[in-house]
Amino acid sequence: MIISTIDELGKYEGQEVTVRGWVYNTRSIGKIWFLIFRDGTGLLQCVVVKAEVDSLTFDLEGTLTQESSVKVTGLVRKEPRATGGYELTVKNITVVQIADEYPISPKEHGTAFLMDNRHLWIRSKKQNAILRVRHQIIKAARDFFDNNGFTLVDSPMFTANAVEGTSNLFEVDYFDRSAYLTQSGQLYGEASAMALGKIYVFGPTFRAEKSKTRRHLTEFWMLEPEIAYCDLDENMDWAEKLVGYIVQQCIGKCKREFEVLERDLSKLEAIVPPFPRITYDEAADILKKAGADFEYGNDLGATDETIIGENFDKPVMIHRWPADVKAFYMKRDPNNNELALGVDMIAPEGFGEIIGGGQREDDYDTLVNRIQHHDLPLKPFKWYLDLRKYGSVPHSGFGLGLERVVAWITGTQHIRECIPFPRTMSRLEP
RNA sequence: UCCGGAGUAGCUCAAUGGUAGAGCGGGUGACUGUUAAUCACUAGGUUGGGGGUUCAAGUCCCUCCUCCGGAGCCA
Repeated sequence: MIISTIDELGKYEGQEVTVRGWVYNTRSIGKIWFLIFRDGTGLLQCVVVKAEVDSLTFDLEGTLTQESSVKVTGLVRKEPRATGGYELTVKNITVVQIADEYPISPKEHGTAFLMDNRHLWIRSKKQNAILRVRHQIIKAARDFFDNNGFTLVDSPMFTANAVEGTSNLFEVDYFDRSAYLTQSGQLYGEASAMALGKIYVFGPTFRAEKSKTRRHLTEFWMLEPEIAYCDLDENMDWAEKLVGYIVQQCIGKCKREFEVLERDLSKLEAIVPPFPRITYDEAADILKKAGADFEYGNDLGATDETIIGENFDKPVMIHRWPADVKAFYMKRDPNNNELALGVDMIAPEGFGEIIGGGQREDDYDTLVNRIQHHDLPLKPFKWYLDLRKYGSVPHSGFGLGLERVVAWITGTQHIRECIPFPRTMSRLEP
């Protein structure tokens, strides 16, 4: 007996195979009925003809409910009338479980309801496709780092100190002392880069900000490379190479998913390095010309990012920011002490900031001053300062927000559909 | 925290202050090529909670709750 998945079915044309999965839908027209069947790799139409099966199998039409689990055996035939191009003429159906009435019907639903049923929603075509592209993005990123001499380093989730001292963190009880869920693996990434040269951290990060927008989660995944002997310009080289590679890999390997998602691939095909690089000052000019309500010296707002992004058909990197709006660890521009050597990458099509990073301050005394200037306690940073005492070197890195990249590449308007089980202010279940 | 929007059947939504409805989903039946099939019949409601005005409130007023997305902050 041949067992196949739907995506491999073409290999077995003319043969009898068994597929194992779930009922997506049934349609009956009397002495023939159609079983639309899914197995996680695709959809398959199975035809049950009264004259060709025993009555027990034929009568299952009245029994099978949406999402009932079944094994179907039948003959694989090429069939242009069926979606997917192949069809199964059923010989036998084995029922594994008859599902209760399924909450998600094949009609429109509101997102609140669908999020309440996220554990079931991920079975649907579109959500399935998004999760597959997410997988491909992660795989491409890891392949990229692996191919370029980076070592994966896992940073701790529990930390004693806030990285930047700005964000609200989740505080947890840690054996009668306070600890925080990490908002970034960067500081540990820097230590690891001094040990291994080129590293990347990949893991979940946590922000307790009361953000309620389509771009925010309280728990999200970040890819954070950190590179020793690397300045801002080289950092931008790595950022554009990484993003370019991820996009091209997805285009090559997720054709079916993009079809389901109705993604305009021409927009993605344009994502080839080099990406445009503009200074903060140049970005401010663009905003001024566009008539945006923007004050020089401030960070960019969400609409500002969209305006900038619309000026380019590739991701755009904005570098050399007013130091006041950036974190304490950013190195100042040697040509202008008011500017920090930071870089943000803005995705096209209004998807906003997907990368933030820069060159790190590598001088011990300067860094001590910055920490004090930001009213941060020195003690928890002692180990971090050690990195500037024992063989300090110029180094840079960045953090890529995985879900935002998934949203952009899949063309999904809301970030909560870009992670299997999103955590937001109001959602801890499912 | 601020601004705006929304809570009515399992779901998506209607309903001049005057008997709460439709489509989908569910159930029963018809149909040999359906594509979110079609057709007939059928069950299904404490209109988010509390208070008020009124002969009469889903509808008007007050209050609370929840959710949504936008700002801020950020990836």
